Amino acid sequence: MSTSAVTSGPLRRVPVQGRSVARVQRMLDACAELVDEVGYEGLTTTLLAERAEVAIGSVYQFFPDKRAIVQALTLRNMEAYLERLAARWADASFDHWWDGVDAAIDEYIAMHRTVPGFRTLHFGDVVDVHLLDEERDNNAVIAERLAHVLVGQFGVTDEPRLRFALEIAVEAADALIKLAFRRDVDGDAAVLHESKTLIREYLHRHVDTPPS
Amino acid sequence: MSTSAVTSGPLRRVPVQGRSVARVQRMLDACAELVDEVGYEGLTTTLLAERAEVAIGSVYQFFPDKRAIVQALTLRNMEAYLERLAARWADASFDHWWDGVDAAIDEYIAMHRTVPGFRTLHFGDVVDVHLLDEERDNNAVIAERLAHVLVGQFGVTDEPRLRFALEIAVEAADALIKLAFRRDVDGDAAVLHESKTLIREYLHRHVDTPPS
DNA sequence: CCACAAATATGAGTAACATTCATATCAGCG
DNA sequence: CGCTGATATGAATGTTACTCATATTTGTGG
Repeated sequence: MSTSAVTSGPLRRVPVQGRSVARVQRMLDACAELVDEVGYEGLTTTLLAERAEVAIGSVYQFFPDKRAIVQALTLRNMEAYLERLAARWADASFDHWWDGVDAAIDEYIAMHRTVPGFRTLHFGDVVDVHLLDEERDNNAVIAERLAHVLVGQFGVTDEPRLRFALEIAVEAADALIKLAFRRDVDGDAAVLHESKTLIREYLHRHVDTPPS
Repeated sequence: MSTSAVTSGPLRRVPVQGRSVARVQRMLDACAELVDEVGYEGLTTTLLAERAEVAIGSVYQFFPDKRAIVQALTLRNMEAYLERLAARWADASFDHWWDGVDAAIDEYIAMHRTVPGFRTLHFGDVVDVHLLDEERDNNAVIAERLAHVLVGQFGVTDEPRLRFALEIAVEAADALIKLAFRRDVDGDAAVLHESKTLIREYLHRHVDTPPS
């Protein structure tokens, strides 16, 4: 989604008092609800202000434009994902590297089902794929974290090859999971299963674990 | 593979005289240029009218709204793709079923490079994924055509399993090729190569050819 | 408890944009 | 040539994103 950088930074002004912090959260919550209800195209600023029970001017106190609101929401979702994933990885220590990848996929699926706005915005393909990092796509950042964990926890040989394979895998998995949720509100089970199979078999050919 | 059937879709009124047919084409051409230049979000109706050297009213003679213009362009691109693909399949008779799939991928890549607007709109993920068929995604339609050819020309066993695998494969390939063109204007060669490998290896496990 | 400044909240007002419609022009046909 | 439907036009209208002058609240030092 090549959106020529016309406007949209992150926040116009950072909320410092408690009330305004809560207010910005309410705006993001309203944004999430509405985006699921009417889609990104159907979202209007007045609708958002009404749902958040906020004057339209308050929105523009903190956000430079409409796009930035959706970006901020996407960013919040991505950070929540990374946190949850880190928690999962910290909790259970996996027997095989695949279990780590499997957890990443499962968490992504879970958030599609439970987090408002997630099924519509995913990881930013609607608004901007460069939220976490200037240089790389959001998916590339996810891939990098995965690579880091695979190397650290499972002693996978770290080579450029591994990171490349993971970027490919993440991109494919992302697309297939989106397909599953386009087909079925809860995620088409057959598609989800097949996605995992495809990714697992692909990675098996590119991830080398040293003999333990 | 005739193109006449679909024309009634997004059009408010079908152009009957020669001049208006050419005019609608000019609008679509202008739309393609602009979408590549300023992105879908940056596209405005006045910009489009100026570029097409047409009064704004003329646009609305045929298109109900802005979205319909982009839809019509995407549809034109998809039909061009299907026609080119049919031509390829008709010309060379392939030794192996993979050559057919390979041709489909290559043509998709070629159009990304040569057809204005294609690298931005792809097969409609920006506007609508249900242009060719009410029920199914655009990619599902492509998958069906592929299945039809594989069964007809190569005697691949037709089973629901095959079509399902192709839908998965098309979706994944689509996402990976988009990634390649996000990374590099001409399509990142390494990503494109890896995409083909992934798809080929995946399909090898799901496409059965009877002994000839 | 009282200034006083900084932060925040407000919504009528402005600008940009999508879309309409009354009217003018053109193509084809008898 | 005159008539009819198709096409072209752009000022006018409605909708939406966004601004700004002003009011209110919060925190802080005296």
